[in-house]
Amino acid sequence: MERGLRELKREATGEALAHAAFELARERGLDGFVIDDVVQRAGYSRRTFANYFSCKEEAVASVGFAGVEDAGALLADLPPDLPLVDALHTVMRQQFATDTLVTMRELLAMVRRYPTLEPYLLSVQNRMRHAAQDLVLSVAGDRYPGIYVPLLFGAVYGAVTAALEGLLDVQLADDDGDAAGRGAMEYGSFLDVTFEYLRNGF
Amino acid sequence: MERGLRELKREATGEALAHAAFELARERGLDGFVIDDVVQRAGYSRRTFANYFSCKEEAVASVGFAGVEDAGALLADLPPDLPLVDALHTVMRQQFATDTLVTMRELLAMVRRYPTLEPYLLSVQNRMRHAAQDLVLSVAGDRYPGIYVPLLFGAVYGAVTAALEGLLDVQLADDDGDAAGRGAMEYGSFLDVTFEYLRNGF
DNA sequence: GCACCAGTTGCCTAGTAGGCAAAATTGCTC
DNA sequence: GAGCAATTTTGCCTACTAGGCAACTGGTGC
Repeated sequence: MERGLRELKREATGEALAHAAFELARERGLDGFVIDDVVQRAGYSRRTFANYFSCKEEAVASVGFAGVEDAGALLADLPPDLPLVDALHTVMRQQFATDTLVTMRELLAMVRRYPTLEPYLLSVQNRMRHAAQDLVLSVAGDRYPGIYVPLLFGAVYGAVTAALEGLLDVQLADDDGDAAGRGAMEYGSFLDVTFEYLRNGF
Repeated sequence: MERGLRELKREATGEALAHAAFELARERGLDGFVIDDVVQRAGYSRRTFANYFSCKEEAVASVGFAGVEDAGALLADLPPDLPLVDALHTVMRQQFATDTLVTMRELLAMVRRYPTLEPYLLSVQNRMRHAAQDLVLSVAGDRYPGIYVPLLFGAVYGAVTAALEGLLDVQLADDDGDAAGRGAMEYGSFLDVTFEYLRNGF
């Protein structure tokens, strides 16, 4: 997949910048820092930042892009005759146990406070959907009718997004009860309900 | 719904600016104009533009927000015992016959050429989903289990988006055959396929 | 008519986007 | 390991943008 040290390093640069931006956003809020602060923390020049991201919002949101390769590995381990919906359900159940979800939850909460972040987070989610979809298409695209896989991924993406939003609403409503713990418990069942509808129809 | 002339005028201002931005983007491409050009064409000051939109991309994408009130009216005319999935199918079928869809198609095509537009178009689509969803929730929210309506709207939104993307890919692939005419015909059947999966499960 | 309030505008400044070319870094080949 | 080519990083520069503030304008309700 990678072509060499150079690509790895390029990737690392982007991640370092994104990570610095995300941390600053957590510490000071999205309006509490400027790009100069980000590059200073990450140890790069402002001009380099511009080579990777068009604004700080894009950098912050980009940390939400994660877990696609892991998902691919998980998917490959499943029996090949398992229906795709069920395979996705299984994979997402496992993925939701990682801190990929924690980061995403944090980003979703951040979007509430800073709406300018929303477009960029949506873009990240959309790119993840495409990446996951392409992964499946490249491995087993010929096993399904042409439009099936995109439709499924679209529906899963939309429904799961809606479920997460709804859950976040609930969590933010009872503010600062031990929301994280309770939420972690409920993610699984929300996911199950979501996939039940997707599997059996609305 | 409106409170008076002032609100109407405010709305008109935003639409005038958005319309001017959209036209300029069509004529010169997204990188062929600046905010000053927009406000000059619309007859407002640059400062006023900033009160409505944070950048030209946001203004251009905002013209894609349309048809929600019409959808609400259509929805109200349907028999109240029609299952919600089928009601949505019917409404979207009718909506897809309007030029709301033409504008959206144009915006989607524009996104391919100018990726910086993507986040803002996604944001618009997301807001439309919420608006439609809230509309249904306010009218008939108590007729469905708590998470059902958001999940359905999420799934519909995601699947329809994926279908449109796929269709646009096809249309752009056979570039400039009479894609518009053929596409218009196929939108309906793509929608039917999409809703068949949503209705009966994947 | 009068007080009020939302929308519009100009002014202003810190912040941003992105072209260009020089410098540094790495991958590849011998 | 030494040199060449490709790519990345960087500084410099300039047009452009975001958004606070204060003044002004025009609907709105009494």
